[in-house]
Amino acid sequence: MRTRDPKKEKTLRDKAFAMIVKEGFDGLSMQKLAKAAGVSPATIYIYYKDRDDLILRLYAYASHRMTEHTLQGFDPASSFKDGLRVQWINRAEYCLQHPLEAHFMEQVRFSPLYDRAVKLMEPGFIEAMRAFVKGAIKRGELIRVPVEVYWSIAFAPLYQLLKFHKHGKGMPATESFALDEKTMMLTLELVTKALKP
Amino acid sequence: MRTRDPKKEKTLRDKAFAMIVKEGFDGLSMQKLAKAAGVSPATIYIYYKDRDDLILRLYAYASHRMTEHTLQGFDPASSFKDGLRVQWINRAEYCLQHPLEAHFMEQVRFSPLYDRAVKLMEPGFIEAMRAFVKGAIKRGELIRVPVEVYWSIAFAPLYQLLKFHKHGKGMPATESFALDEKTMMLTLELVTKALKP
DNA sequence: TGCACATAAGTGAACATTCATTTATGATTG
DNA sequence: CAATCATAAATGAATGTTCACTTATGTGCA
Repeated sequence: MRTRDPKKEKTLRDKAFAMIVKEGFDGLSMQKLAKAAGVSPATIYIYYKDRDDLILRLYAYASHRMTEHTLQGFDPASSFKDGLRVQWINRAEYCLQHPLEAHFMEQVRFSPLYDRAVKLMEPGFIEAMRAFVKGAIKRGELIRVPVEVYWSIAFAPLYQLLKFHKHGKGMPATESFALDEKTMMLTLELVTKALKP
Repeated sequence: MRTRDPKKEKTLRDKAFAMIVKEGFDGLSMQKLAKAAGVSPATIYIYYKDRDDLILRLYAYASHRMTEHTLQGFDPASSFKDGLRVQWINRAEYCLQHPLEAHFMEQVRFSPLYDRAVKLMEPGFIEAMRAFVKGAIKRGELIRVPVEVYWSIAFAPLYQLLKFHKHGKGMPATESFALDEKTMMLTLELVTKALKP
């Protein structure tokens, strides 16, 4: 039996991420992708069932890497302040080191594929997050609010800052914007202040 | 001279919003749109230069309505607490009353058209926001932080809550989620706490 | 060791559709 | 009439996917 070339799979993934981010979902065509990856169109269909399957599997791949990175050095039993800081750093690192993957995931979240994509979230990740929040509340380090309120305040500001950073521009009036550690930690402090009892 | 049918323009807009939100940008085709609006494909090209122009003009339209709604009853000279509350209510109302337009705008923001779309933001809106923040800082009602930090904390959580609401689901573990006034006002209070000196 | 066989990887050309856009022509109204 | 709206029909290019086929590689048997 002929063995599969592992390089092809990676090349296909990389080119697909780049193509989707640069040209949007309508910019991704199987034939263009094949040409970019130096592969026959038919070869793509050996790896992926069809176009939707390709996109969803790319999402699963990125999602997995993202959760893996986010959990690095994170202890669900740690103090709220420490745990949140680790997560901010990890999440920011992932987005800054893999901008294409991160952007791609956001595109999927506003696409019709979203519903199918959410189901790919890893239960272990969700459980770790829940345990962390639950412990922090029990120890009186975190106010008792609905999880959605918590998440909105705890992480949405970080992702907004990263969005500003990615475009190199903040608010329309600002000339240019680049997220540095100082700014990030300042924002984290304010968020922590909001969530502390 | 023959007069243009104003109904056609509105129908085209509405059907385009619906089509893009439901099927994504690759789901929007000029021929499908024409059929949905009960119009010939060529007619679309009377109203819009090409496909990109159509999307950008839709964005300009939605953006205008959004800023208009957001400024309703908003006084840039009002107190920070009051002004922020008015904006939260206005922004939430717009998103809830025009979910298609709101979702469409987010799709554009993660598409390659983003750069061209930002330029359509209205200067008057930006100026009102700046004046509001500046005044609040001067009166000591708001901490002195970069505008991007302010915006991230002041509004990102609201939009995250609306995103949860739209999908009817909050965090993956939650069975279902619906944003009510109480939850929104609770979140607003926490955000205000974070931004107060 | 050598050699056929089985099997999966990989291919280029071709499929019917659909795409965005244009052209030639008619309809409507100032 | 003259100007603009509106259309049906048609354009070539590009789409996702499949097909018949070749190539590579591990296995079983001599």
